[in-house]
Amino acid sequence: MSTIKDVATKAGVSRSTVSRVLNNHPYVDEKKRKAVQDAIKELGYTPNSSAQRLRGTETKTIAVLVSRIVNPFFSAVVDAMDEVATMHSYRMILCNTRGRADQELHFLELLRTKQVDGVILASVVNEWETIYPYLQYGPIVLCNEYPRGLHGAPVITIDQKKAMTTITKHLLHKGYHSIAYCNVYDVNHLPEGVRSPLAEDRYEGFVQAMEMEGKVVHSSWRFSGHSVDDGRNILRTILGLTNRPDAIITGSDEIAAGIIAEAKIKNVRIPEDLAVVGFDNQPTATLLEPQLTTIHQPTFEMGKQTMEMLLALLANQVEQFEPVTFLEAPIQIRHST
Amino acid sequence: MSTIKDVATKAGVSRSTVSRVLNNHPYVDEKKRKAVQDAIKELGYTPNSSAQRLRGTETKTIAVLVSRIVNPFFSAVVDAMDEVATMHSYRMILCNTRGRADQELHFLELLRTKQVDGVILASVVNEWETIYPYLQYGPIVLCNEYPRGLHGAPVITIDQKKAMTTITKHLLHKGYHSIAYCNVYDVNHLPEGVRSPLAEDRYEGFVQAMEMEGKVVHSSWRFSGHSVDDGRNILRTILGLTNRPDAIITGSDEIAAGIIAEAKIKNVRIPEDLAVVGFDNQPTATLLEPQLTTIHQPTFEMGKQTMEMLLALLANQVEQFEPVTFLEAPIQIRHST
DNA sequence: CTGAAAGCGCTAACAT
DNA sequence: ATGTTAGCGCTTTCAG
Repeated sequence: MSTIKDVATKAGVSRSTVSRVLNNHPYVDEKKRKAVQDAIKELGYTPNSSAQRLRGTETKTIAVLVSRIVNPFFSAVVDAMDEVATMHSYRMILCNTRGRADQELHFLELLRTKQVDGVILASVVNEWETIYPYLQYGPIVLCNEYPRGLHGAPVITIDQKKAMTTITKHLLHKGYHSIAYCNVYDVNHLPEGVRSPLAEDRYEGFVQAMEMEGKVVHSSWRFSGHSVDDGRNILRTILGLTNRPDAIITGSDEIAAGIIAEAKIKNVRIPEDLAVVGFDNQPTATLLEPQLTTIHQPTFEMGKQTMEMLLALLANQVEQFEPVTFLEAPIQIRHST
Repeated sequence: MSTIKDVATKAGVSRSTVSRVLNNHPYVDEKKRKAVQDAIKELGYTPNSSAQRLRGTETKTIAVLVSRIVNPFFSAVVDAMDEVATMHSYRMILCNTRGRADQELHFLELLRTKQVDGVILASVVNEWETIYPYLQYGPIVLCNEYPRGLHGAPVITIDQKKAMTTITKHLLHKGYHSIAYCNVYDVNHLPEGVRSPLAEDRYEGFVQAMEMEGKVVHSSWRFSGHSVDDGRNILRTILGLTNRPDAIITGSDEIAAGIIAEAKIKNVRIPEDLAVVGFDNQPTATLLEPQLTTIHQPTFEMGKQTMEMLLALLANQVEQFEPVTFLEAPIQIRHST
């Protein structure tokens, strides 16, 4: 494996000159520059980035933390981020936290130890006061999820509460009035005492819309989950209830898909017997039968803007940023409501 | 940010002793060890891994290359790999190549520059002779896809040809005889002259089964694609044909889902007017209506065994490996055929 | 415009 | 059992 020394020898110059060519410094004789470039090509030389890092330059690497890459929402967001990062010749390392606080911290260490230039948190489980200190080592941008008390770092997300209020009202105005609610949690139950502000905000939007219309929120109609199987189970539970809801709002299209799939087996008609609302507008939403009414999350924009914000921060191009950016999240009314 | 020197000073020992404690060497006085550990804790010290790498020790990091993380097949495989890696306290960096040969090579450089200990290729676009030289820098394990002429590195996959033969025969025996075929390609068309052995093997299995039963393979019934939209387009194309097939075998559930969704719009009955076969058995397969007949890919096992193989190679626990491991890929007959 | 030299933080002989 | 020393490959003053 060739080093900068080999290139220097081959090109008949010093290591410094090679370094200058590498880093596009001005004031390098054209002939020497050419000689160096030829040597680099011939040797198939690539700078050892561990050495570059050690020397204190940037790593051109971003860490992206998600709780669960198999969630189509996350893979879509990550895909958009990757596109932007690649375009700016940044590399992206994907960290699957599985919703574990220790894993999250573990990956944040990458920033402290200068293995990455910046971090994107697409899901958060630790308290902000735990994460905040890492800001001194480099920029952090949040995407989608956010902790309470967030400050010092921007977040790109949607207005969760508003989205839920809108969809709840839609249901109410369509004549449904016994509405069940399924909260979303990811992978693991959150650690004792820690709650997801995102989920809380959504629920608050739901409750507010219900109360505004004088409707009661039944505690026995409150569920939680994140997977298709969770959805299936929820439908079965509902069927066991003496007092059944006529609609259910869920925290993800996956849960909704499970409910719909199980409903077919149990001969429950959607939306006549039970209206179903999803969240995310995943690719699956239009493939289901009936097609799913859901809230569209602008995954591409979300990933793109988040990565762009981080890169801008890295380039010191940001004087002052909006603490919160809300992207539009229109409701998609289809045939499940 | 504190360094090993700070720790040494604080603990009143030399840097070597700190290093020894860090790396669990024997022969360290218990008192000093304790002093060092205390100093580490007080200073909140973490070794700078760029320095460690430069020095040539392991990185505890694996690079995983996939062409398209939004493909549920890949995210499932990656998820399984991540689980195994985490369990062995390895970190995983995800490289989304988008089917680009230069990106693939770029990420392979991580191995050469000692930024990762090993590489997993879940998709391959470069020729094996291009990739082969990287083996000298560390182990490479292939998963799912494979280049022609592969040697020196193990691959965990399924018997593509056999899977296609089996499913084609199923269709034939069920009475379908005008079978269209949709090849799978990922993200980009492959570079000129480069073909996907995986896709070729699948097609070969299809053709062989057809010919064995004396059926003709129509060239106008050959399509290719990878997305839901590709599937939609294919259905439209088929409807424009004067001589229509009565069944279609596709290279992924996503394509199949697109065909089914579009069929509904066009009032084409599945499977009466057109039988549809997918590939992968993605979570969506059972959510579609009709539920999709497909080939089950053991994503979890595939990811798990691939990562385990790589870790075993890294631990020098492997004398000699099976060049090819075929995992079972049973056909899932549901209602679309 | 270019080279010599110092040093980033760490580990592994080599001495003791 | 522990310290001293020599680099790993690179960038960046500092002189020329």
